[in-house]
Amino acid sequence: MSETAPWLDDEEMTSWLSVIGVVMRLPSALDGQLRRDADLNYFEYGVLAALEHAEEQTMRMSDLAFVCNGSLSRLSHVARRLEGERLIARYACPTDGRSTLATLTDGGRERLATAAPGHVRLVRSLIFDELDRDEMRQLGDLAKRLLTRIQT
Amino acid sequence: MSETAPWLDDEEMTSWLSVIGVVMRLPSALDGQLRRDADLNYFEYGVLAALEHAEEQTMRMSDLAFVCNGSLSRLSHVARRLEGERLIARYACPTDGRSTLATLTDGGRERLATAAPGHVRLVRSLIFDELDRDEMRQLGDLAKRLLTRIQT
DNA sequence: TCCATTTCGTTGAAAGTTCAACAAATACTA
DNA sequence: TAGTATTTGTTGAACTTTCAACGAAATGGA
Repeated sequence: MSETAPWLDDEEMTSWLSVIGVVMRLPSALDGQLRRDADLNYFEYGVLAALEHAEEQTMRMSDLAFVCNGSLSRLSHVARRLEGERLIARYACPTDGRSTLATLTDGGRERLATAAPGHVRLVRSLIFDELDRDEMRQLGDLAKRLLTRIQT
Repeated sequence: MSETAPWLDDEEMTSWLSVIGVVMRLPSALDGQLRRDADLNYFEYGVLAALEHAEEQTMRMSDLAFVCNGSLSRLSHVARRLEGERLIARYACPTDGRSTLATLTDGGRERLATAAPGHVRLVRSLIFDELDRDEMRQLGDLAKRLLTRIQT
Protein backbone atom coordinates (compact mmCIF):
# COMPACT_ATOMS: atom_id res chain seq x y z
CA MET A 1 0.00 0.00 0.00
CA SER A 2 2.88 2.35 -0.60
CA GLU A 3 2.69 3.43 -4.23
CA THR A 4 0.40 6.18 -5.37
CA ALA A 5 -3.03 4.75 -6.05
CA PRO A 6 -5.25 6.16 -8.77
CA TRP A 7 -8.43 7.87 -7.65
CA LEU A 8 -11.77 6.17 -7.93
CA ASP A 9 -13.41 6.48 -11.32
CA ASP A 10 -17.09 7.37 -11.68
CA GLU A 11 -18.40 3.84 -11.62
CA GLU A 12 -16.27 2.90 -8.64
CA MET A 13 -17.32 6.05 -6.81
CA THR A 14 -21.01 5.36 -7.37
CA SER A 15 -20.68 1.87 -5.95
CA TRP A 16 -18.58 3.07 -3.05
CA LEU A 17 -21.08 5.77 -2.10
CA SER A 18 -23.87 3.21 -1.91
CA VAL A 19 -21.79 0.91 0.23
CA ILE A 20 -20.69 3.63 2.61
CA GLY A 21 -24.25 4.92 2.73
CA VAL A 22 -25.44 1.60 4.09
CA VAL A 23 -22.49 1.42 6.45
CA MET A 24 -23.19 4.86 7.88
CA ARG A 25 -26.99 4.67 8.08
CA LEU A 26 -27.79 1.12 9.09
CA PRO A 27 -26.53 1.41 12.67
CA SER A 28 -28.75 4.36 13.53
CA ALA A 29 -31.73 2.68 11.90
CA LEU A 30 -31.19 -0.38 14.09
CA ASP A 31 -30.45 1.67 17.20
CA GLY A 32 -33.73 3.53 16.87
CA GLN A 33 -35.96 0.46 17.07
CA LEU A 34 -33.92 -1.17 19.83
CA ARG A 35 -33.92 2.00 21.92
CA ARG A 36 -37.68 2.36 21.62
CA ASP A 37 -38.50 -1.31 22.19
CA ALA A 38 -35.97 -2.29 24.83
CA ASP A 39 -33.72 0.64 25.73
CA LEU A 40 -30.70 -0.94 24.10
CA ASN A 41 -28.42 0.08 21.29
CA TYR A 42 -27.28 -2.37 18.63
CA PHE A 43 -23.96 -3.06 20.27
CA GLU A 44 -25.62 -3.89 23.58
CA TYR A 45 -28.16 -6.06 21.78
CA GLY A 46 -25.30 -7.82 20.02
CA VAL A 47 -23.61 -8.56 23.33
CA LEU A 48 -26.76 -10.13 24.77
CA ALA A 49 -27.47 -12.06 21.56
CA ALA A 50 -23.92 -13.39 21.36
CA LEU A 51 -24.11 -14.61 24.95
CA GLU A 52 -27.46 -16.28 24.36
CA HIS A 53 -26.01 -18.36 21.53
CA ALA A 54 -22.81 -19.21 23.40
CA GLU A 55 -22.29 -22.44 25.32
CA GLU A 56 -23.37 -21.99 28.91
CA GLN A 57 -24.48 -18.54 27.73
CA THR A 58 -20.99 -17.48 28.74
CA MET A 59 -18.03 -15.97 26.90
CA ARG A 60 -14.65 -14.51 27.60
CA MET A 61 -14.66 -10.70 27.33
CA SER A 62 -12.12 -10.56 24.52
CA ASP A 63 -13.91 -13.22 22.46
CA LEU A 64 -17.16 -11.40 23.04
CA ALA A 65 -15.63 -8.13 21.86
CA PHE A 66 -14.45 -9.84 18.70
CA VAL A 67 -17.75 -11.40 17.72
CA CYS A 68 -19.51 -8.14 18.52
CA ASN A 69 -17.13 -6.27 16.20
CA GLY A 70 -16.04 -3.83 18.88
CA SER A 71 -12.97 -2.93 20.92
CA LEU A 72 -12.34 -4.53 24.27
CA SER A 73 -12.51 -1.12 25.90
CA ARG A 74 -15.90 -0.45 24.40
CA LEU A 75 -17.14 -3.81 25.57
CA SER A 76 -15.76 -3.20 29.04
CA HIS A 77 -17.74 0.02 29.41
CA VAL A 78 -20.87 -1.56 27.97
CA ALA A 79 -20.49 -4.61 30.21
CA ARG A 80 -20.38 -2.34 33.24
CA ARG A 81 -23.66 -0.76 32.19
CA LEU A 82 -25.30 -4.09 31.38
CA GLU A 83 -24.10 -5.54 34.65
CA GLY A 84 -25.54 -2.53 36.44
CA GLU A 85 -28.91 -3.39 34.94
CA ARG A 86 -28.42 -7.04 35.90
CA LEU A 87 -28.62 -8.13 32.26
CA ILE A 88 -25.27 -9.89 32.43
CA ALA A 89 -22.92 -10.99 35.19
CA ARG A 90 -19.13 -11.14 35.15
CA TYR A 91 -16.78 -13.36 37.07
CA ALA A 92 -13.12 -14.33 36.97
CA CYS A 93 -12.13 -17.18 34.67
CA PRO A 94 -11.09 -20.19 36.79
CA THR A 95 -8.45 -21.42 34.33
CA ASP A 96 -6.84 -18.12 33.26
CA GLY A 97 -6.51 -15.42 35.86
CA ARG A 98 -6.30 -12.69 33.24
CA SER A 99 -9.65 -13.46 31.74
CA THR A 100 -13.13 -12.39 32.73
CA LEU A 101 -16.19 -14.40 31.78
CA ALA A 102 -19.49 -12.73 31.03
CA THR A 103 -22.75 -14.60 31.26
CA LEU A 104 -26.36 -13.82 30.44
CA THR A 105 -28.76 -13.47 33.37
CA ASP A 106 -32.47 -14.24 33.34
CA GLY A 107 -33.09 -10.53 33.14
CA GLY A 108 -30.83 -10.30 30.12
CA ARG A 109 -32.68 -13.11 28.45
CA GLU A 110 -35.96 -11.36 29.06
CA ARG A 111 -34.68 -8.07 27.73
CA LEU A 112 -33.45 -9.84 24.63
CA ALA A 113 -36.87 -11.40 24.19
CA THR A 114 -38.41 -7.94 24.41
CA ALA A 115 -36.07 -6.54 21.79
CA ALA A 116 -35.75 -9.41 19.37
CA PRO A 117 -39.11 -9.61 17.57
CA GLY A 118 -39.06 -5.96 16.53
CA HIS A 119 -35.39 -6.19 15.66
CA VAL A 120 -35.87 -9.21 13.43
CA ARG A 121 -38.88 -7.59 11.80
CA LEU A 122 -36.86 -4.47 11.08
CA VAL A 123 -33.91 -6.38 9.66
CA ARG A 124 -36.33 -8.31 7.48
CA SER A 125 -38.06 -5.19 6.27
CA LEU A 126 -34.81 -3.37 5.53
CA ILE A 127 -32.77 -6.21 4.09
CA PHE A 128 -34.49 -9.49 3.40
CA ASP A 129 -37.67 -8.02 1.94
CA GLU A 130 -35.58 -6.15 -0.60
CA LEU A 131 -33.24 -8.96 -1.65
CA ASP A 132 -34.23 -12.44 -2.73
CA ARG A 133 -32.44 -15.49 -1.43
CA ASP A 134 -29.88 -15.57 -4.17
CA GLU A 135 -29.07 -11.89 -3.95
CA MET A 136 -28.73 -12.14 -0.20
CA ARG A 137 -26.30 -15.02 -0.58
CA GLN A 138 -24.26 -12.96 -3.04
CA LEU A 139 -24.21 -9.99 -0.68
CA GLY A 140 -23.17 -12.17 2.21
CA ASP A 141 -20.36 -13.74 0.22
CA LEU A 142 -19.00 -10.39 -0.92
CA ALA A 143 -19.27 -8.97 2.58
CA LYS A 144 -17.51 -11.97 4.03
CA ARG A 145 -14.54 -11.44 1.76
CA LEU A 146 -14.34 -7.77 2.68
CA LEU A 147 -14.64 -8.60 6.33
CA THR A 148 -11.60 -10.84 6.10
CA ARG A 149 -9.55 -7.89 4.93
CA ILE A 150 -10.99 -5.41 7.39
CA GLN A 151 -10.59 -7.72 10.37
CA THR A 152 -6.78 -7.85 10.20
CA MET B 1 -44.22 -4.65 9.50
CA SER B 2 -46.86 -5.66 11.99
CA GLU B 3 -47.22 -9.42 11.77
CA THR B 4 -44.91 -11.81 13.53
CA ALA B 5 -41.87 -12.44 11.36
CA PRO B 6 -40.04 -15.74 11.34
CA TRP B 7 -36.50 -15.74 12.68
CA LEU B 8 -33.51 -15.83 10.39
CA ASP B 9 -32.54 -19.30 9.23
CA ASP B 10 -28.90 -20.43 9.25
CA GLU B 11 -28.09 -19.27 5.77
CA GLU B 12 -29.71 -15.89 6.30
CA MET B 13 -27.93 -15.48 9.61
CA THR B 14 -24.53 -16.24 8.10
CA SER B 15 -25.03 -13.62 5.40
CA TRP B 16 -26.37 -11.10 7.87
CA LEU B 17 -23.41 -11.53 10.21
CA SER B 18 -20.99 -10.80 7.40
CA VAL B 19 -22.92 -7.72 6.36
CA ILE B 20 -23.19 -6.38 9.87
CA GLY B 21 -19.52 -7.18 10.44
CA VAL B 22 -18.53 -4.88 7.60
CA VAL B 23 -21.00 -2.26 8.78
CA MET B 24 -19.57 -2.27 12.29
CA ARG B 25 -15.86 -2.51 11.46
CA LEU B 26 -15.38 -0.41 8.37
CA PRO B 27 -15.86 2.97 10.07
CA SER B 28 -13.15 2.41 12.65
CA ALA B 29 -10.79 1.13 9.98
CA LEU B 30 -11.31 4.32 7.99
CA ASP B 31 -11.15 6.55 11.05
CA GLY B 32 -7.80 5.14 12.04
CA GLN B 33 -5.99 6.15 8.86
CA LEU B 34 -7.67 9.55 8.66
CA ARG B 35 -6.85 10.35 12.28
CA ARG B 36 -3.21 9.44 11.79
CA ASP B 37 -2.77 11.19 8.44
CA ALA B 38 -4.86 14.31 8.87
CA ASP B 39 -6.49 14.39 12.32
CA LEU B 40 -9.95 13.83 10.87
CA ASN B 41 -12.57 11.16 11.32
CA TYR B 42 -14.50 9.74 8.42
CA PHE B 43 -17.53 11.94 8.94
CA GLU B 44 -15.39 15.08 8.94
CA TYR B 45 -13.55 13.86 5.86
CA GLY B 46 -16.90 13.25 4.20
CA VAL B 47 -18.00 16.79 4.93
CA LEU B 48 -14.88 18.28 3.37
CA ALA B 49 -15.04 15.91 0.38
CA ALA B 50 -18.70 16.67 -0.24
CA LEU B 51 -18.01 20.39 -0.22
CA GLU B 52 -15.08 20.02 -2.58
CA HIS B 53 -17.28 18.33 -5.16
CA ALA B 54 -20.15 20.79 -4.73
CA GLU B 55 -20.73 23.79 -6.96
CA GLU B 56 -18.94 26.81 -5.55
CA GLN B 57 -17.64 24.34 -2.98
CA THR B 58 -20.70 25.33 -1.02
CA MET B 59 -23.72 23.46 0.34
CA ARG B 60 -26.69 24.04 2.57
CA MET B 61 -26.25 22.41 5.98
CA SER B 62 -29.23 20.10 5.66
CA ASP B 63 -28.21 18.92 2.18
CA LEU B 64 -24.71 18.38 3.45
CA ALA B 65 -26.00 16.32 6.35
CA PHE B 66 -27.97 14.16 3.95
CA VAL B 67 -25.13 13.39 1.56
CA CYS B 68 -22.85 12.74 4.52
CA ASN B 69 -25.36 10.24 5.92
CA GLY B 70 -25.60 11.97 9.26
CA SER B 71 -28.09 13.93 11.33
CA LEU B 72 -28.28 17.69 11.10
CA SER B 73 -27.38 17.93 14.75
CA ARG B 74 -24.27 15.86 14.25
CA LEU B 75 -23.27 17.99 11.30
CA SER B 76 -23.87 21.16 13.26
CA HIS B 77 -21.45 20.08 15.99
CA VAL B 78 -18.88 18.92 13.47
CA ALA B 79 -19.22 22.14 11.48
CA ARG B 80 -18.45 24.14 14.61
CA ARG B 81 -15.24 22.17 15.07
CA LEU B 82 -14.25 22.41 11.42
CA GLU B 83 -15.00 26.12 11.40
CA GLY B 84 -12.85 26.50 14.52
CA GLU B 85 -9.98 24.99 12.58
CA ARG B 86 -10.75 27.24 9.61
CA LEU B 87 -11.38 24.24 7.37
CA ILE B 88 -14.84 25.46 6.44
CA ALA B 89 -16.76 28.72 6.78
CA ARG B 90 -20.46 29.23 7.35
CA TYR B 91 -22.69 32.12 6.38
CA ALA B 92 -26.39 32.84 6.12
CA CYS B 93 -28.14 31.86 2.91
CA PRO B 94 -29.15 35.02 1.01
CA THR B 95 -32.34 33.53 -0.44
CA ASP B 96 -33.68 31.57 2.53
CA GLY B 97 -33.17 33.06 5.93
CA ARG B 98 -33.53 29.70 7.64
CA SER B 99 -30.63 28.13 5.85
CA THR B 100 -26.92 28.20 6.51
CA LEU B 101 -24.39 27.64 3.76
CA ALA B 102 -21.10 25.94 4.42
CA THR B 103 -18.13 26.40 2.16
CA LEU B 104 -14.68 24.89 1.93
CA THR B 105 -11.73 27.15 2.76
CA ASP B 106 -8.22 26.92 1.34
CA GLY B 107 -7.17 25.33 4.60
CA GLY B 108 -9.92 22.77 4.21
CA ARG B 109 -8.81 21.97 0.70
CA GLU B 110 -5.25 21.49 1.93
CA ARG B 111 -6.34 19.24 4.78
CA LEU B 112 -8.34 17.17 2.34
CA ALA B 113 -5.31 16.88 0.10
CA THR B 114 -3.32 15.63 3.07
CA ALA B 115 -5.89 13.02 3.94
CA ALA B 116 -7.04 11.86 0.55
CA PRO B 117 -4.14 9.81 -0.86
CA GLY B 118 -3.93 7.56 2.17
CA HIS B 119 -7.69 7.32 2.36
CA VAL B 120 -8.04 6.28 -1.26
CA ARG B 121 -5.21 3.79 -0.87
CA LEU B 122 -6.89 2.29 2.16
CA VAL B 123 -10.29 2.03 0.47
CA ARG B 124 -8.60 0.39 -2.51
CA SER B 125 -6.74 -2.07 -0.34
CA LEU B 126 -9.80 -2.99 1.71
CA ILE B 127 -12.44 -3.03 -1.01
CA PHE B 128 -11.32 -2.73 -4.60
CA ASP B 129 -8.31 -5.00 -4.32
CA GLU B 130 -10.57 -7.75 -3.05
CA LEU B 131 -13.42 -7.40 -5.55
CA ASP B 132 -13.13 -7.28 -9.30
CA ARG B 133 -15.02 -4.74 -11.35
CA ASP B 134 -18.03 -6.91 -11.85
CA GLU B 135 -18.31 -7.92 -8.21
CA MET B 136 -17.97 -4.32 -7.14
CA ARG B 137 -20.77 -3.33 -9.47
CA GLN B 138 -22.94 -6.09 -7.99
CA LEU B 139 -22.16 -4.97 -4.46
CA GLY B 140 -22.90 -1.37 -5.31
CA ASP B 141 -26.23 -2.29 -6.90
CA LEU B 142 -27.31 -4.36 -3.93
CA ALA B 143 -26.20 -1.67 -1.50
CA LYS B 144 -28.05 1.00 -3.46
CA ARG B 145 -31.30 -0.91 -3.16
CA LEU B 146 -30.83 -1.37 0.58
CA LEU B 147 -29.95 2.28 0.98
CA THR B 148 -33.24 3.27 -0.59
CA ARG B 149 -35.09 1.40 2.12
CA ILE B 150 -32.90 2.60 4.96
CA GLN B 151 -33.05 6.23 3.89
CA THR B 152 -36.79 6.60 4.41
C1' DT C 1 14.40 -19.83 37.49
C1' DC C 2 14.34 -15.09 36.13
C1' DC C 3 13.26 -11.50 33.38
C1' DA C 4 11.21 -9.51 29.42
C1' DT C 5 7.22 -9.69 26.67
C1' DT C 6 2.60 -10.42 25.67
C1' DT C 7 -2.22 -10.92 26.77
C1' DC C 8 -6.27 -9.50 29.21
C1' DG C 9 -9.26 -6.37 31.10
C1' DT C 10 -10.33 -2.00 33.40
C1' DT C 11 -10.22 2.85 34.09
C1' DG C 12 -10.62 8.01 33.68
C1' DA C 13 -10.39 11.68 30.71
C1' DA C 14 -11.14 13.51 26.26
C1' DA C 15 -13.72 13.46 22.26
C1' DG C 16 -17.81 12.64 19.78
C1' DT C 17 -22.89 11.70 19.19
C1' DT C 18 -27.73 11.77 20.33
C1' DC C 19 -31.74 13.76 22.09
C1' DA C 20 -35.02 17.19 23.21
C1' DA C 21 -35.88 21.90 23.36
C1' DC C 22 -35.68 26.01 21.20
C1' DA C 23 -35.76 30.20 17.94
C1' DA C 24 -36.12 32.07 13.51
C1' DA C 25 -37.79 32.02 8.92
C1' DT C 26 -40.79 30.30 5.51
C1' DA C 27 -44.91 27.90 3.75
C1' DC C 28 -49.53 26.76 4.08
C1' DT C 29 -54.51 27.51 4.73
C1' DA C 30 -58.81 29.22 6.06
C1' DT D 1 -53.70 38.16 5.72
C1' DA D 2 -53.65 36.30 10.12
C1' DG D 3 -52.74 32.33 12.31
C1' DT D 4 -50.81 27.73 12.21
C1' DA D 5 -47.65 24.38 10.74
C1' DT D 6 -43.34 23.15 8.86
C1' DT D 7 -38.51 23.66 7.84
C1' DT D 8 -33.94 24.85 9.21
C1' DG D 9 -30.25 25.08 12.23
C1' DT D 10 -28.16 25.54 16.86
C1' DT D 11 -27.51 24.43 21.58
C1' DG D 12 -26.54 22.11 26.10
C1' DA D 13 -26.99 18.05 28.64
C1' DA D 14 -26.77 13.26 28.78
C1' DC D 15 -24.83 9.48 26.98
C1' DT D 16 -21.36 6.65 24.41
C1' DT D 17 -16.94 5.70 22.44
C1' DT D 18 -12.02 6.27 21.96
C1' DC D 19 -7.53 6.70 23.60
C1' DA D 20 -3.68 6.06 26.49
C1' DA D 21 -2.13 4.38 30.73
C1' DC D 22 -2.12 0.93 33.91
C1' DG D 23 -1.91 -3.53 36.74
C1' DA D 24 -2.26 -8.37 36.96
C1' DA D 25 -1.51 -12.79 35.02
C1' DA D 26 0.48 -15.84 31.68
C1' DT D 27 4.05 -16.96 28.28
C1' DG D 28 8.57 -17.61 26.37
C1' DG D 29 13.45 -17.65 26.23
C1' DA D 30 18.12 -17.55 28.15
